[in-house]
Amino acid sequence: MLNRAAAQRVRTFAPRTDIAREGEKPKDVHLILNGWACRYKQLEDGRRQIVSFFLPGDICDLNIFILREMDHSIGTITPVSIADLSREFFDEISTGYPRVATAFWWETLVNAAIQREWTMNLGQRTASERMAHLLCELFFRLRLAGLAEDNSCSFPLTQADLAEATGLSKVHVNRTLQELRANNLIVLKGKMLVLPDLERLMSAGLFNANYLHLDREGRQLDANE
Amino acid sequence: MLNRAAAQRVRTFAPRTDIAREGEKPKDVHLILNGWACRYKQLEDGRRQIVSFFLPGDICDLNIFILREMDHSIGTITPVSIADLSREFFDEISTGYPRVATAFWWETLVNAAIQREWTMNLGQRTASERMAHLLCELFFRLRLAGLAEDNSCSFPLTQADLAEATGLSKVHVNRTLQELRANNLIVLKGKMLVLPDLERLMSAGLFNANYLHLDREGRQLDANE
DNA sequence: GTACCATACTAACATAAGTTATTGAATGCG
DNA sequence: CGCATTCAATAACTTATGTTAGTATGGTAC
Repeated sequence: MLNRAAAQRVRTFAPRTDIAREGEKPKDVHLILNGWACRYKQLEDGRRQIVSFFLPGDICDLNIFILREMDHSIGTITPVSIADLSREFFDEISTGYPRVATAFWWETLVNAAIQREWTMNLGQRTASERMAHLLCELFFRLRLAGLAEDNSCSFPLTQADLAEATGLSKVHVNRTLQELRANNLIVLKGKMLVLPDLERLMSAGLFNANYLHLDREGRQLDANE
Repeated sequence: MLNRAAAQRVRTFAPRTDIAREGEKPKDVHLILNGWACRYKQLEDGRRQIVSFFLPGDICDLNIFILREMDHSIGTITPVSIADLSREFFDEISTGYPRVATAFWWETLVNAAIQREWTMNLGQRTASERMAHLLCELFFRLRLAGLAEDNSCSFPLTQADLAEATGLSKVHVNRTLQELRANNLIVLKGKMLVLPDLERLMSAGLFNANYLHLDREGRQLDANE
């Protein structure tokens, strides 16, 4: 499946550019092959909120073409390459391969669960809990994608990105990271994140991985499918 | 379709009770026939966040049974009656009626869009913007469901509910509502909400209805389908 | 009607987080 | 290599929102 996907149109984007913009008619489903991207929304006065991150292997909004226009934008963090999956390709795959269709639903439901957890994160957690939680989530997801070492991962987000994702100011993000550092919960330097004690970071962020549904009953695809 | 749904098992719940709980195995899809409910998440220390509201006609988490366990709870606000749609009923419907399947996708995508907007709401909007935005959203959705008059609707949420949905304290919710009242943006008394000037409330909340996708290209069901 | 409970409201005070501004350290570019 | 730009760090100060605690109001059960 993934091979066939890769055989579709592949495009690459520079860092800090838009893959799709709010207001556009959504045409394809995007599969992230490489790099980090994010979904964000913007208010008229410029306030910006990152509402989710895309890591390699993630699919943006299945069946999005059912909607008339995009209600958010998708932008890159690092250089990114994506495969565009057309509506036709997509329909064909999902009717022809029921297990693939199930896997698509799984992806959709997990994305929704992540979005709910973000709502919780912004609504209830304090700044440092919120930051710890976000770092845990990204680390777990990277690990699942095979992109993390034992206790570290590459980490291309700037403090400004973290501010837009957590709803905090840049200054407060800095303060919060200092605090996590002072407690030996993170080592973050030069696009590299080390988590010396994941357990403690998880409890600092009141992080419970259940919402990521890592068991993935419906996620039985292998690369040849 | 809706008739057949109603022919499934129907249950009623008292106000302020749980329909489903975090940790349970999700068995059915729930269709709200009557009343208001909400989805919420809770931290170990008791902090609670309402992550979405369900109004009559809403469906909770299509295909949720693909996941192994619930990552959130569903509770009632008012008395509620629901139809439980079994996995089998659901599969049968969606394979037999492609337009229904499309409508299901539409529902799923709009719910995701609403969840993203909530993330934006909590992350970027001030208390009064946030409150104004939430009131606009509920009013638009009620109107779509045929449950609003010209500029008013029944409104069973307490200030405590609003606090849990907006991530504000109860006291600040009260202050915020006073402010909206003082600006003649709302009249809220005894379970009834009046919006004397929807346009102004919308701009106070930086509300743009695009994320609700009211055009609903994929939402062509009528009651007989 | 009285008692009770949930909800709404108010006030005084505490604090987490935002703002503005400056500096220093990396990083990339011509 | 030097310059420019982005990013990170810090400081001083402001403000939005939270906390605690109490009073008022309104519905409803007996």
